[in-house]
Amino acid sequence: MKQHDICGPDAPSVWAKALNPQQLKAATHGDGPLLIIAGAGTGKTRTLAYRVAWLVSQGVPAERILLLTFTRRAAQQMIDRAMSLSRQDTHRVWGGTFHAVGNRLLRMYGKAVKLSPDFSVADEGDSADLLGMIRNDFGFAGKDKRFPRKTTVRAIYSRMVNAREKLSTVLEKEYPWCAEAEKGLRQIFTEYTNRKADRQILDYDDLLIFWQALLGVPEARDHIGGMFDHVLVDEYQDTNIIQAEVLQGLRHQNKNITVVGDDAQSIYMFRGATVRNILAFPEQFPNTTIVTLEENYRSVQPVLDVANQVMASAQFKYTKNLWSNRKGGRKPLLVTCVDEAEQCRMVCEHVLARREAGVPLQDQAVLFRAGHHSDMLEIELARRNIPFHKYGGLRFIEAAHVKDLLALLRIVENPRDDMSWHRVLEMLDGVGPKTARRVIEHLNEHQLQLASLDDFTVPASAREGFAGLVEVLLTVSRAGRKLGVAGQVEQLRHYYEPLLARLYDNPLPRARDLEQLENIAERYRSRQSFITDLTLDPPQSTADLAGPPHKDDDFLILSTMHSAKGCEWESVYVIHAADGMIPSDMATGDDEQVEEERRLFYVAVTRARDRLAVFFPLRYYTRKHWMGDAHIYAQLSRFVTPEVARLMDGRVVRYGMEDPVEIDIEPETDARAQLDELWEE
DNA sequence: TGTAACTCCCCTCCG
DNA sequence: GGGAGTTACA
Repeated sequence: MKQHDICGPDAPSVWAKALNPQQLKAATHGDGPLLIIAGAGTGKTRTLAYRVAWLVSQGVPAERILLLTFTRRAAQQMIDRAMSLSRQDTHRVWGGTFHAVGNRLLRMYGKAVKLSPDFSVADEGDSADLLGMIRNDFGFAGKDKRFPRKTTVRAIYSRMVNAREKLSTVLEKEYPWCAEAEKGLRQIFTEYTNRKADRQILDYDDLLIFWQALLGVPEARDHIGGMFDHVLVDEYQDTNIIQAEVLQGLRHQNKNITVVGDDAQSIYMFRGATVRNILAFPEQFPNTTIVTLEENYRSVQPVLDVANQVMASAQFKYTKNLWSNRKGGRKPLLVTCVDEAEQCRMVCEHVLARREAGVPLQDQAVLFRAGHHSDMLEIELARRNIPFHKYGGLRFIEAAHVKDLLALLRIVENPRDDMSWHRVLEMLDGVGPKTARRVIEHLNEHQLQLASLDDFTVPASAREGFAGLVEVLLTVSRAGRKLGVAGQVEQLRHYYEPLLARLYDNPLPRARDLEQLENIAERYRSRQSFITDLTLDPPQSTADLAGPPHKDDDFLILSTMHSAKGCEWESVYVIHAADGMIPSDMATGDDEQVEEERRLFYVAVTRARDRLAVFFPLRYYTRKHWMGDAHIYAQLSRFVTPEVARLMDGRVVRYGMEDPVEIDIEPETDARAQLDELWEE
């Protein structure tokens, strides 16, 4: 490739200043496969953004670059950054997740794999519902035999597909208690693929499988392979076998594949991701150039010492040890709390103290293992009027009322969608599965004409509700274009809101969610892209839902550790560092899972630039009514070994306790022993 | 026969 | 707090 100026005559020297030699080598690598092993905080996003900018400046048309990232947001950030670097329009770069790009390509070329361009995308809940319907139809639901529930059925299916394992293997390895159901599952899965094909539905896994299948069709492969000169993949350690094969399919006509990743940050094994992809990359792509980034620009050395020490006891060995040029810095804190309530108070006090010291709330984050781990903290923050935005955890579109409204919209979009019909009809008074089925059959016999429902007789108790439903569906589908997407949502919302009070117990906040949905719809011009985007790229946080932010808005970040991937903050507070929380007791089945939890903790720790505090509540109150009120003593997370703790300031600090509480723990408990070790210093 | 009311159990991470 | 399965009632 010929060397051009990048942005101005001094560009090369400017770049040499902006990037270290390894980063520069990666960013300006020419043709051929490139593997960038980039430890946490080593500037991989930066390197990738520079690489995009460099490619564009070399004359590669932006639309011939494909940038596959873990979230759509990550792709957007990189593209924006590349744009400001190259001063050229990089917005035509194809960017997004594997799923989103698959969706886009399949809408364009899906015909080659017998897919209509207006297929719909089913999220996890939708596909579980469909599997559940089939499960009922086959009579596996009740009575004598215990059959796995629909969410389990879906999990088994997804595991099979993503890890490309046989049903018998998956059952044996992951779901031994479902072994008896093997025959039934096989029947269900066959029917599931049939029904999806009938209704032109793709689930998340299908987006990858059909993309891969598409690349198996020679003409399609030539065409799609020929669309891109360069393919760049971020977070490659979190891709699965199918994604790796898609990549090989894309390689077809050129060798310009760049992947970036860190084997020590692989945290999506549960979803079928495999580190083998990154380890085997040089074999799969011969003549790979490997660049390793080890210098951490993010964190102060004491934070990295803790991170390195956490990984030192990993069973699996990693290639890198991170080091930092950032001098000084404080030892991370290990804060022991008597209980969760105290943990909440302490986090608040720390956060406020940092803000007093000039660190905005947005540069501070509280990280936890599971979405609900922040429930109590959220209440405490609200009580103190500390604004926050939460990432990860239960998502907006998974809420029942949001699904209801979307089901209404889906029916208008696609009257064949019998799952949505079921959902919608069964929320009417006096309508159950039987009546719903009759309605759907009637529709199918009348060429899916909504108007044919006008003279359909339903049980007397349901007559009024049914008439109202048919009316609004007809209105919206007839006036669709004129109304716009938001207008359609508005109409359906007015119809649906009165039902909220009967269906659910806290209708008011739910009604507000529906208004949010309408706000989001404002941004869309087509109903289909609105529905698809909502499933492929759902709002990531409460912030995404609010209107445009005020200029002086400042808010604390709450995030699951998974959603924190790729982010960094001045101060990071890791809460619930107790065994059973991190590692999650759902993931202590085998060593592989525990090791993934360790990497997750490592990811959390390495998000911190200057300050890190790890909180550990000594006891938890169980709210399980059948056990009565009880509390159980926790043990410090197994990842905070004595060696790790020695690298931290393990003081027990208490703030603002109205009634100082004695830690009343029997001396012989493990928690107590752990505590003594911490106090030893 | 179909729907409403009741009981029991379980609760992870994400596109 | 919600979903799945069971029982009670129209």
